[in-house]
Amino acid sequence: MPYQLLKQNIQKNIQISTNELDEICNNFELKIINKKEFLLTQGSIFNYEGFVIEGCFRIFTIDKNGNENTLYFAVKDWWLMDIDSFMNQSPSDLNIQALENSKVLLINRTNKYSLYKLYPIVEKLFRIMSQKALVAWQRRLIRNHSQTAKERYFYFIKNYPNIASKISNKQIASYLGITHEFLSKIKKLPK
Amino acid sequence: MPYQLLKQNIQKNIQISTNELDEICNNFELKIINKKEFLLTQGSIFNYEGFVIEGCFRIFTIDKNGNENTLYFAVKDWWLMDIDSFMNQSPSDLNIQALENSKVLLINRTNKYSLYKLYPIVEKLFRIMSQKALVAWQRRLIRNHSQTAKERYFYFIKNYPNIASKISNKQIASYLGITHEFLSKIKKLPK
DNA sequence: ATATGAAGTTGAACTTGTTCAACTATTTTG
DNA sequence: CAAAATAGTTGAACAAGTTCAACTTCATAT
Repeated sequence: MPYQLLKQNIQKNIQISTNELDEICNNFELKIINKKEFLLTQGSIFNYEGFVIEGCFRIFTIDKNGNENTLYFAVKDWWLMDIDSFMNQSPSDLNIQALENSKVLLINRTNKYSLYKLYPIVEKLFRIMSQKALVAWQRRLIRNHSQTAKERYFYFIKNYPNIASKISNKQIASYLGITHEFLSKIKKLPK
Repeated sequence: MPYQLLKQNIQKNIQISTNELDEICNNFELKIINKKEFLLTQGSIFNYEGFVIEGCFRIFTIDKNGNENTLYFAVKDWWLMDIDSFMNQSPSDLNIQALENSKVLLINRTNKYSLYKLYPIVEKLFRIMSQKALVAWQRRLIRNHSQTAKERYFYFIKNYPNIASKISNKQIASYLGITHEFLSKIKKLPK
């Protein structure tokens, strides 16, 4: 029953009747993305929003110097979105790639907007989700400014052990904003 | 007419009847905050959300080493919030200080939540505002990772000239995540 | 099972940014 | 207006993080 996790996730944010919850979830469909496959590549429009059921995704951009910059990782119980592309129908700056064979529940743009119309509580849900995410991004930026790379690394593996265990050091480095060589050196230092 | 700017700001995000717009704006009241005064200090709960009409605010935290870290500046037409404190009634990590004599429209928590109940469109409004802010924070983090301090400095003064002109270099430095001494050196280098 | 490629390690030289201290310029306050 | 506080500048020594290159280890595909 792949919808169970999605339902729980929604209920963490809002109070909602079982009926409405079912109606909402019916708009999502299961998609399997195999390891290394892309759900989205930079330059195209992402007309979906996703909720990860299983596996792991990396959301990253490639800048003009060809450097990869990881925004975040999404494992079970995380959402996958490109708000800018979805909202404004603009070509995405992001790549979303599966790091393992993964399962994701996707909702397309048309259905999402009809949910907003039919169920005002969906506005509340995404209002709350976005505000929580915003707080997390603000905190991450502060950590980037106030902590050294070493501190950020240990913060990451301590707070996201289930993510850290799935991904390579190279990818952790690109999330932390440092080179993988330097991460390698950090790990050798006395803690 | 201090509500004019707020109304325009709201209308940039949603379509709304003049009636509803008036009803919503009536929940805000004008407050004057003089230069150097705090609208919020770290440790207390911020039971308001604000919209700046005039002047300039700095939103910052002080970390355990005593270093100031500026999240952002808010001038005319910007919002002032501490989502975490407001949502969860938790002591704030943030300070909000006026850098000039300023005017701000404030809505208190009770009124805000009754607006959410009475006018579902307010959920939409803040959903959209939060999502736009989220995109901006993601982009800022990417810039922090992919650009040097010098590039970030010139990005800032180019993209926020109206803010840059109001604030000291010390404060710009704390926004960029560098020391003010280094900013001073950056400005001397050939562009 | 082996070859290929990607991920991880290490070192040396380098660049970016910090720290501290001394000084100058600008604001603020009485 | 004068005094005091705050903001900005500069230099020298230092620390944090990068680059490049060579090497090792691990994973993947055939």
